[in-house]
Amino acid sequence: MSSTTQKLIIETARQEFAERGYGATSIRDIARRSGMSLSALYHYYPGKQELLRAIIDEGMDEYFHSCEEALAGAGDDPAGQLVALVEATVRFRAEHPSKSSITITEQRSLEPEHLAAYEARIAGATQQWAGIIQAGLDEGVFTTPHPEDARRAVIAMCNAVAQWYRPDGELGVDDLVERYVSLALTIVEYRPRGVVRRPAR
Amino acid sequence: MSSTTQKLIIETARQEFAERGYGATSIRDIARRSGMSLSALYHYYPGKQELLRAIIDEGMDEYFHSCEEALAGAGDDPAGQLVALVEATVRFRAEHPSKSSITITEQRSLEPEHLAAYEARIAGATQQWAGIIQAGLDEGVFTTPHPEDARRAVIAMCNAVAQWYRPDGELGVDDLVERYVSLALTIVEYRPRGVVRRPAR
Amino acid sequence: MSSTTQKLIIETARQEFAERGYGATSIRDIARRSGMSLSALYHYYPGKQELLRAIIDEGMDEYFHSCEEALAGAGDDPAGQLVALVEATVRFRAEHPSKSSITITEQRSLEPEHLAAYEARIAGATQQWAGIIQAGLDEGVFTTPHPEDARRAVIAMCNAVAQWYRPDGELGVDDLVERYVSLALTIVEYRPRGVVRRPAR
Amino acid sequence: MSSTTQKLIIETARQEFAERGYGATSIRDIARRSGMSLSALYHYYPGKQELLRAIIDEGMDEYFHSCEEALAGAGDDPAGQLVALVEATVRFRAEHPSKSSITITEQRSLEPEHLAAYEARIAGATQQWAGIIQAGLDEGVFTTPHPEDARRAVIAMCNAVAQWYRPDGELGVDDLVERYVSLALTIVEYRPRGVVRRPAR
DNA sequence: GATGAATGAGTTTTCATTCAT
DNA sequence: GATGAATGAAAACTCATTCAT
Repeated sequence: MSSTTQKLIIETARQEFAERGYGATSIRDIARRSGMSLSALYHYYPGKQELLRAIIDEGMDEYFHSCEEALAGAGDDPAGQLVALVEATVRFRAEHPSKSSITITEQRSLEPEHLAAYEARIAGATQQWAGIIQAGLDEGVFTTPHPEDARRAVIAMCNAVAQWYRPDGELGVDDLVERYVSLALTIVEYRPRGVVRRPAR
Repeated sequence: MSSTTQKLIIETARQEFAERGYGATSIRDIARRSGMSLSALYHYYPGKQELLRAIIDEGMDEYFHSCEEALAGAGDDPAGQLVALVEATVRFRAEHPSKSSITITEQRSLEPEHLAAYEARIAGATQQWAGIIQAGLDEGVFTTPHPEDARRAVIAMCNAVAQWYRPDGELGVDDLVERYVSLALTIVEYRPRGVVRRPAR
Repeated sequence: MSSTTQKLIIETARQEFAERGYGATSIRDIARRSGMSLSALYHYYPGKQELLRAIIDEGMDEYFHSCEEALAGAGDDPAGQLVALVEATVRFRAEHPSKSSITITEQRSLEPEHLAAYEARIAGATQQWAGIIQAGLDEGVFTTPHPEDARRAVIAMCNAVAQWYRPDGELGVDDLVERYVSLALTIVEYRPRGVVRRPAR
Repeated sequence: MSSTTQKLIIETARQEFAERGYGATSIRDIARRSGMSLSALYHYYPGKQELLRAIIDEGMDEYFHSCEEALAGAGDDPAGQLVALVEATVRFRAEHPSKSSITITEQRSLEPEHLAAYEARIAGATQQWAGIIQAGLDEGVFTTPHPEDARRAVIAMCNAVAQWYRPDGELGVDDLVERYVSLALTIVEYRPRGVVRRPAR
């Protein structure tokens, strides 16, 4: 099983897709940049679309896996769960920008049948975020008047990390995560229990 | 000057680029969908790249123009200015999703010389947001400890509107704007002057 | 309307398809042999399959047209009608061997939707032959005990002409036709009216 | 010698060639449909052309063998010999339609050197039919005025069986043979000896 | 004896663009 | 001012075949 070659192909394709977009990337480019012949590439993957699907699937698997792991260690506390998701998301976006941007941007390039599976997973994740925020509202620890918009804002902000963050900059991932966690809690208007509440204005 | 035809071309190209991406759109598709011959299209635009440039330029002109207008009516107050920018941005993203998504997504498809101009304008806009937030901090009405991240969060959240908002849904644009203004102020941790502060926790 | 070019393409493609078969003919070969560029060919025909369809359609149009014409001049007499069809068929197979062999052989290369139309026309023609033979039986001028097999035999024998007849040989088309007419009447066991019958053996 | 595998390959290739034609069949299709690897297939056959040659050879061997056998049991009587050949041919076409159609249709796909052998065998068979018909003429039992065309007609009609006959239909092979024997005798205008002749009209 | 890997030339088709009219 | 014709390069993908193991 020459999984090394497969990984090389996937990796190269991911970079090309991320840089130029699926539509503008030629499979010849991928072969060339992988240092292999066109036919060799086709020996491992049956086509361009399959390559995209594999990349998106892998990207989603990894991302969702890290979300699950984070949640598993977070307990029942909505705030803790939100923090866990934000941390997992920001970390993933920062550490895997190509995986992230393709997953987010190239959905339109998926053929209908693959798109359906993709959308189902996204919908599941959306439900997860929404459920946590709702739980926080129910428990009174989140006080945002617009939970749906808050959710969208938190996700958009986390996802955007993939587009600007550079790991060789002055800001470390851990610090980045801390800031985004703080921002997310601000957005949902987190008011921890056991703290004296200020009266409503 | 048959500017009607030009507008039709631009409009069609914009939709195709938005739906499939620049790289995946063929100039024949655009001609076909415009109901005109390939040569006619070339009579009005010298090439595909020029079409993209025109679309992005127009999109940016319109967007920045509405930002300027909003700011012009906002006075010196940083909060008011931020509100103005958020309102202009959300409104534009909601009302012109194709213009928005192309401007945001297809920068990579611009050839280097055009890209430079694009990036300069974006940088200018970033400065504008940053300046306003900084002014708010200086005046003490914004209290976010992470102004740069707050700025990115606000912009990301506003931009994302282009991807999900549907004008025929139940939420009107005005309501949408109100919510996003509120969210933005939350993100920058707006504490209006003249209001009794709660003590720091 | 550059119908000259179109005709050249069709003619070339017909020869190639007839010589090598649809599957073994490359569209490059056709372009090369037509003395035009690959793209020029695609300017006139949208693809290989369409080329085949046009060729088969044209071949069938011409053949069926000549059958109709022959029948139109043949009156109500079944024997005369059969003679007319045999003459038209043999003449067409002899004079247009490429058109004939493609129409007969390359049905399998038609895509399902085109195939349906083809089969419908063939079925109609079969009905025509069958109807004439049945009429002859009803009138007592044809006495074959196996009309369906007789029909198949006559058609097969006529069609085969396309495969072996060479117009530059010693046998002229008119003589050829005469022989096949005679053979066909033998096959249906033609016994003209008004002639004293020999008693059954 | 794993002749089972060889037979499987040949059988599969025959079906594919018969369905799509040699030119349109890929050797990968054959391997896939045989349930074996490409390399395994190449282990048994050195190439596509060799496969075709083997199939055609086998088909001709079998067909000619059954012709020889039929003739061997037919004695010196030209009518009996013709009947024997028609029976052998119709039976073979009906029972082995793939073998038949490939042998008939795919001669053009044979490379020149193989083609020569093929044509020699065909020529031999033609001679055989012609010889029998001539003998019948010489003996006065066949009275067709066009022996060559009669021969072609009989062969064409028999060969065509491969294209339409379905063994699961209502007509059994034995009945089919009987009809075609009768038709063939009609075509050569068989007049058995010892029967009182009607006077020429 | 058998196979997965690899290849280079080939396939059909589409691309953005130019040009003669 | 407008268009059909034409093109060469490139697209995605498949071909029959070879070879190292």
